[in-house]
Amino acid sequence: MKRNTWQREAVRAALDDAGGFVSAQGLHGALHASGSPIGLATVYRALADLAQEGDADSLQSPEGESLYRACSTADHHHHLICRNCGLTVEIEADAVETWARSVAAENGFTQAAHVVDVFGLCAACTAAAATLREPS
Amino acid sequence: MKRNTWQREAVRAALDDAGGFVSAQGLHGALHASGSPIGLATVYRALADLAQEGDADSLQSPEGESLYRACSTADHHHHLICRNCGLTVEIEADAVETWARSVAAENGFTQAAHVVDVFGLCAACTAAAATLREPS
DNA sequence: ACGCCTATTGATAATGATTGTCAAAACCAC
DNA sequence: GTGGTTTTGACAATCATTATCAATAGGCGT
Repeated sequence: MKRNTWQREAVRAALDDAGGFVSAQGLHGALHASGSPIGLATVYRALADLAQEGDADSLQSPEGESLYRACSTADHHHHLICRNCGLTVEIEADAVETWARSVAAENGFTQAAHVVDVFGLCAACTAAAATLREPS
Repeated sequence: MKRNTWQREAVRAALDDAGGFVSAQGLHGALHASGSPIGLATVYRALADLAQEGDADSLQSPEGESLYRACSTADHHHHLICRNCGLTVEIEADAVETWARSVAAENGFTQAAHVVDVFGLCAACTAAAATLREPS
């Protein structure tokens, strides 16, 4: 049986609040900062649960951390993430969905899940980087 | 200056030998098993170098490990990976390449890199899973 | 071939994220 | 309220990866 605890709600709320992708550690930090005495292990468990139920997205950052994001609807979408400032843009990818499914099918694969995320530098960070690199 | 050491060659060779994706730890283990006294840290360094030079692919497994794979040509491609047995199929994804670039551009992002990998169950594992699930 | 300088190695410690443990506390049905 | 069970949380354990740093070995000039 699954019980309703304020901790789980707190994690869900914090995730909504964050807006973009957050690491488990980051979420725990944020919760502590707002006075919640929630435990770190609990945050991990809650996030794992949310991800399993489809209430949260999870992906691996290039640095190997697990990042989570609120996902009110359980629908499937992908992300464009600034590797410098973390800005996240949701992107639709019907073309990719279809492509992934057909490629999987062609090779006899079933239950195809796919990881499709684009990392780059957003406009602001691109400008900032140019400033840093060209000030000769 | 970059020097030629037998260790680097050994890692490159072991990577070729592996055929599919291997974890750094796994490679180190394999090397040790074949009698090489190479150090773990060195394997990590060699893999990082190979990846940076485009001689190896790297991706994050769903479990958070970094996996590496030999990649003779430095060209860009993606993978279809069986989440049960680890079977890896290389897939071409020109469509996705173009899509990723254009999506990034539309949002003002530059230096777009993308993570596109499809996980699923290969034909064999699908059959095996069916056997496990339906033996009523 | 010799030697010097520096890049590389490797044993180990350090780090950092994540997971396991287990007694205490909280939740829900009755 | 009570009971039985789930969940929590502090802490230890684990795991991959990275840093440290003295010792080694590669490569260039001679």
